Amino acid sequence: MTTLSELPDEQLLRLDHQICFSLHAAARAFNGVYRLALRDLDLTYPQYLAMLVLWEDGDQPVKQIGERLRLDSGTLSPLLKRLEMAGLVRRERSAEDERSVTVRLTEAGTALRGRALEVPRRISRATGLDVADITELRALLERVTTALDAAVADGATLTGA
Amino acid sequence: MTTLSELPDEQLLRLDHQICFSLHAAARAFNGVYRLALRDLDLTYPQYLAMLVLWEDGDQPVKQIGERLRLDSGTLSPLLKRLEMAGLVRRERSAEDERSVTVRLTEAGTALRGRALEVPRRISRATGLDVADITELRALLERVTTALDAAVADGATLTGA
DNA sequence: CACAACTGAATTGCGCACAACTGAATGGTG
DNA sequence: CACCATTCAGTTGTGCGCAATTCAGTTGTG
Repeated sequence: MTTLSELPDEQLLRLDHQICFSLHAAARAFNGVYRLALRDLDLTYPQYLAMLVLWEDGDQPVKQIGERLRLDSGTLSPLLKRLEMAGLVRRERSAEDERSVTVRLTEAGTALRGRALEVPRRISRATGLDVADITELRALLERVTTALDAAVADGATLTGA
Repeated sequence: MTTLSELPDEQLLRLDHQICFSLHAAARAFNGVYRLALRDLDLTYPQYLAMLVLWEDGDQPVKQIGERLRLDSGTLSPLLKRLEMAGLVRRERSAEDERSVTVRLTEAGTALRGRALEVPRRISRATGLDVADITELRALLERVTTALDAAVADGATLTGA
């Protein structure tokens, strides 16, 4: 297989720019699209992701939401607090383990799911992709993510050590 | 072609989750990898992107960097100020048009390019992708981004109006 | 049982992203 | 020429993402 490492120096910074940048740009474009599509629901994109997890798997501790979304408490704690302010969830210290906080959907939070069903329809229209494209894109992205996570965990590949 | 809109309600929120989420996750994974790879250079990932533009196209106004990176002054102004603090660039009001600020590489900024050449090598090793994969991924991402931008510009597709 | 190691959530601090706004400079139109 | 709209940077405010720290609660070990 041909790897980037075999290309000459001068092309590297250009090519590199285009790969990482296109992903960066795509992520922000998605964010912009969701911002619009979620305006009706008064949710931000990450808040929507948290609600998806709750709708799918039901009430659960902060820890578990974090594992699912790959987010730590530094991000989730304030985010969930905002969802609580909005009346969509409640947060309660677990009785069995006092360290854990269980996040529960309120009636309003559960009810919001009905309106949220419109969102993926709008998004899918906006992407202009068919199912085959999406499957392919997702497969590539997941492969990249896995490889990148492994590289970060390893460390040596990246730090130049 | 088969579009997502034809799928039943119940699958929508799941599938949707996976697409948008996998992109979100990949973008953050990339960010984490760059964070490590750029530690040596004392640059954040967006700062690195700005430097890439300057290395590639030379001194230029803030406006032009913004167009290239799709970032507005609200993001760029403080970012460039930090690069200036770090001694990598200077910012000067243009003589012809006093509204415009030209960003110029300092000697240190120009010199940094040499060390930056290592970065894409490390990243490409970390992604585990070959040139064909990358080309494909990039093509898909650019198609999505274009479609998404068009949808945001249009607006009607997304707001449900 | 006591004490150290660990775990889960929260907080702090920094940087990015974006909307909304300010303010100065420029350009066009009547 | 005067006025108004536009343009470019910058600022403010909000929310996310992550590192680092804190703190209470839990678990494992001697």
